[in-house]
Amino acid sequence: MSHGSIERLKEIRDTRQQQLKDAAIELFGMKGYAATKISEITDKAKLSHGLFYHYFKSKEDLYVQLIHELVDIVLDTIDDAEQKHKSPLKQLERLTEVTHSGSLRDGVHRHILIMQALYSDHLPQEVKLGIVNKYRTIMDRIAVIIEKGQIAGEFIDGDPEELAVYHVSLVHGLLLSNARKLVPIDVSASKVLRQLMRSPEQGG
Amino acid sequence: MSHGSIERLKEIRDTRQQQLKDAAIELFGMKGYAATKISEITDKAKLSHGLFYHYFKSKEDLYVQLIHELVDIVLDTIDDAEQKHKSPLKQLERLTEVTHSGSLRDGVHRHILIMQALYSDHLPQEVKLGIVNKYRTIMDRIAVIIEKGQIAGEFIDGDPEELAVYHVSLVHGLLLSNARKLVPIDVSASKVLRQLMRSPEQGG
DNA sequence: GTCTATAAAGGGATAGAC
DNA sequence: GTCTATCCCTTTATAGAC
Repeated sequence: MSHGSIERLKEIRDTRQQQLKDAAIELFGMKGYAATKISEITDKAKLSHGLFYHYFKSKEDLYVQLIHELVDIVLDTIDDAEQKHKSPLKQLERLTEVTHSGSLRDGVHRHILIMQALYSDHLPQEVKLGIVNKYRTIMDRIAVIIEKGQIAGEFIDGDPEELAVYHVSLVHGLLLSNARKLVPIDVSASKVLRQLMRSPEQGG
Repeated sequence: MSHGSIERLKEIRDTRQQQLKDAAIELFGMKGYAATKISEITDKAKLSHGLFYHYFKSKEDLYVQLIHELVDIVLDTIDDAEQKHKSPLKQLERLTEVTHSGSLRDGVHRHILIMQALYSDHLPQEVKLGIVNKYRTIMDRIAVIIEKGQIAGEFIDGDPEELAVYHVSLVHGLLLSNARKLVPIDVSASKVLRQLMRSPEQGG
């Protein structure tokens, strides 16, 4: 077998896996893990039902891969925000913007997915624990940013970890609300951060 | 058949239905509709699997009944808050407190349930529409309270409907966060309402 | 009204041809 | 690598005895 054809095969493999992942992100995010059928994933990806199992061991296998990818992307995004900005306020602004925009590929559905993963109980103990630990890391890092912002006088006083929960809860609640598309609004970072600000912000 | 025995039968019927509903609220709330099995509901209610169908036509039948009950309870709670308090701020405070406390029976799980119902798509078009309309009513009424609070000088300026979305998103996000029990916090109404307040509130 | 046993349906996973 | 057909287990729903 020639070198070129091996690369071509790998290319197909990556493409197919990504097709299935993309379809699954949206479906898992919209309907939840249990309610999503393999056939729906393959339909959306325009592949046959059987082919799914050529690329993933099982439905759970795909799910776990997706969750870990997402959490890592969020952590990378925090890295990015911390590198790009010095001000804690601007760091959280950037994080909020990226989360709600499409620039984080399928950002919304992926965030909903991780909420679901943390929330439900169909995953093996060990797998769940790994995700929970990474999630705790995310919360810790946001709390640290908030604490620095308090020292810098940008944010209100209060337990940084508790404020981090309020902040993340709002972000996630807005993602859900907008995904539902019942009362769609344009989410702006400055409005999301109102509850952390020392002086009331009204701008958009 | 005597009059007394008819009433006794009805009593049993109501009790059994409530047992099943109570079990279902928690399970649907924790695991979602699709992931919850009839056998899990009957196990939790300490009844046999078959008996479920003596009291409900189907899994979906029970689900729809629950959702409608919840939405009506929320609307009643808004009525209650408006009657008990004149200040829009105090009205929202009461609504927030009741939502997060146990005084609204199974309040947390019920709220999560309605979020799920709005969000997913396994319900017949007509049923879904009824729920969506009631939800819109809830959002409208909260927006009206916020608007009155703006006039009274209690809340910040801005589109009342948009502020209502931010408020409800935070409430729902916190419910989810606490239900998950990863980073449990004591939710206080004054902290939830920070993002609506004209002057920053720090108290708990 | 309550239970156990069973039918019927749905969907995850596999086999094997192309 | 891709597809169709099929297996098989799980779960919803029903039947019928007590």
